[in-house]
Amino acid sequence: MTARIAEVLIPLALDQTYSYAVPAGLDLAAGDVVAVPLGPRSRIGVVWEMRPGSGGNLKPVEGRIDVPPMRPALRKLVDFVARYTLAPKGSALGLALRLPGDAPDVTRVGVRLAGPPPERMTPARHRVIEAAAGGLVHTKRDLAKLADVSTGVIDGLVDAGTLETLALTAAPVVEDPDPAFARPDLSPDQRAAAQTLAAAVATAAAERAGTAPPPPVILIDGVTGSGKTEVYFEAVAEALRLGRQALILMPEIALTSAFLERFAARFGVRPAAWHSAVGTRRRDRILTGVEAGSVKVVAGARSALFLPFRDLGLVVVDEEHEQAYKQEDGVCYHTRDMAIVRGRLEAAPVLLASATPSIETRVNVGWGRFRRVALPERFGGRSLPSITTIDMRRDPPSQGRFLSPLLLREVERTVAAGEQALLFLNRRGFAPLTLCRACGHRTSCPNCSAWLVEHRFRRALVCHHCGHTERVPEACVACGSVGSLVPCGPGVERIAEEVAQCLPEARRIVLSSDFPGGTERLRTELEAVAKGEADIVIGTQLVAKGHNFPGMTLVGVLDADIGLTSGDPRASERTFQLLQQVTGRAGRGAKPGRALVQTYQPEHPVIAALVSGEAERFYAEETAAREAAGLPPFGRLAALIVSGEDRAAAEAHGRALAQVSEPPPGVMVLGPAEAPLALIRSRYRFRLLVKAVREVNLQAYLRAWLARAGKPRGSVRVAVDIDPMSFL
DNA sequence: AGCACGCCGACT
DNA sequence: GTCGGCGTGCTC
Repeated sequence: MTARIAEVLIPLALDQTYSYAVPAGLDLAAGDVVAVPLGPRSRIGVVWEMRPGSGGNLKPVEGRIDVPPMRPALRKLVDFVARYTLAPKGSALGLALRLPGDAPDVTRVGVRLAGPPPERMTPARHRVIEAAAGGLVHTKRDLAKLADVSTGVIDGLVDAGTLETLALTAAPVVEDPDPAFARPDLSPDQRAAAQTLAAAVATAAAERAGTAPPPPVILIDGVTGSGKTEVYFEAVAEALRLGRQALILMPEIALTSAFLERFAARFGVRPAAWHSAVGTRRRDRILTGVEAGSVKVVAGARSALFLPFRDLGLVVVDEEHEQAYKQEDGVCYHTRDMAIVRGRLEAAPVLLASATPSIETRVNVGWGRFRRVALPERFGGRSLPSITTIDMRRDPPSQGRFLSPLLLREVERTVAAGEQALLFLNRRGFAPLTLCRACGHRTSCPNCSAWLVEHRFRRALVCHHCGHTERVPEACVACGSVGSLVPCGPGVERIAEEVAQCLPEARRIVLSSDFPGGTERLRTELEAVAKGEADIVIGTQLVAKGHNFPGMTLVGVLDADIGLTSGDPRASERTFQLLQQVTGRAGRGAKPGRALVQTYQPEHPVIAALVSGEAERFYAEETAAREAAGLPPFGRLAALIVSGEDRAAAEAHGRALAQVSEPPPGVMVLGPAEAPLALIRSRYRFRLLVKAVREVNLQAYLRAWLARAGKPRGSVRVAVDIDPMSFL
């Protein structure tokens, strides 16, 4: 037998595999999970490749870990993610290598009658033997309960040989979803869409073995309330009928029990939910089930993308446009894009669902890489809310107020009719700025120079960038004047105060991400609101997403202009999506809805498109504007190359490198005059970007490239907007 | 990730 | 004179 060398990838920030000798008698293959010595310790790694050779003076592999090997598709995904994000391979492996923890084994212990009665009989023992009569297998706990004794008695009988133990197969972590459980009642549009999706699933399943064309990526572009979920459930049903697994990816906040219940209503049982709040024990069981193929459907947040599916037949990316899909620390990747890669590697169609698809997805549809299935109408004959603007220059609120009289009147009418109103303001806290009337000083964060936001409920000034918190001072820190500090501008807390003054009878609730009591309480509050336990919701963007409020007929957008001037290249797109989502909250129940949008610039393209409903035109214009501005085309990694933390040096470097005619592959060099420089306007964000770059290892990549290209090295720093669009 | 080596501030 | 900060580098 030829001696062989194992190339082992270790889930650390290492970009190479390490070579190990394979001891005699150990038969290893690519994908095997092994323990290897690394420095002074032993590490778990994955055999990435086997190659012939004599181990020589290499350290030997310590041994194989008894877990299923990593499948080729998942290994290829790891390779791809590393290459695409310029992350070290080992870091990418870290996303995919999940070993069941050392939680106690999940097999329950069963006992049954197997021997003669014990020499010492007691009443308790007698009851146990009676209960166990018939030879049935019971779990320890059940039998103890049945006989009304403690489990200690059972243990005693096991020791005496009267009972024997045997391993019971654990109850499955989830029951099998039944594709025939409840056939949905679909509209003709929905049915046609569902058939298209199901056909794609079936075709991909039939062709997976051959050298078929890659499975399709299909955008389900449906207005809010059009029943996208019900439609893609039919694709899930098809995957189930074919015996394949399905993965539904969604932003963490959307993984509510409401969603899981909707799934259960269609398939009879909840899917396996995979997110950060799932306990380790349950995670282990889901992991094993996914690997064995017994868990058929996983609904999960982005980390679920790397689960070791045995036969993945469908990937759904719900709310495809969501920013939460971007992983920004560690390996920086976009879950949607990597889901597309995984779909291709697994021969599984990928469905992207959104009411407000991202620009890159639209472009990909336009280029013919993705297919598109449209659901242009709300389900059940419901109409989309009417959207009108309130020009704040013509109908301003009274002094010191933020609600236009027009909006206030509508809110009042809504509440009087027993319906719900949502006031949307994407700003947490009471006031975004605190100003000293005496000297003009603005309270700002000592760490990052952003303004401190007053949180009146908490009686604190908070930096929304770094989290710095301080007490609201009595006197101005600059001039010492007492009582001169005035809040400027509104946050949701301040709006709540205004609502309390204007409509004191109405039940109101403020919902923002800093809701006291954390995510759990927030979820219960959201459900309470959905049941109608509030008249007026004052909320930040978290109310724009996911949740369904059937009684909500009015949405008031308080400051539609927020975010339009942020300097972020995606500002317009994001604002448009956010406003479309939030106005779409209105009229999802029996009664039609309307939305009023307060703005100082009703003629702004974003606002105009929102009101006219001409989303397509807006996206086309936005795409063209980006191209004209030299912003990265979709399919590239954009990099802004700067040096050090000093702005002037950064710009000089940027200028120099912008003249380089051949940027390294995959990297687009942008000059300092171009828009992304706005990203480094504040020190804080700049640091973040530098951090991001260190993590994607772009710096090392560029350094190597500079050396090869014979360019001066300098101290190269790189800032990137990691937004790699699919280049498939 | 750990754990080493290595070069500059406050202390027995 | 040392202890200790964390910056850079290495692990087959």
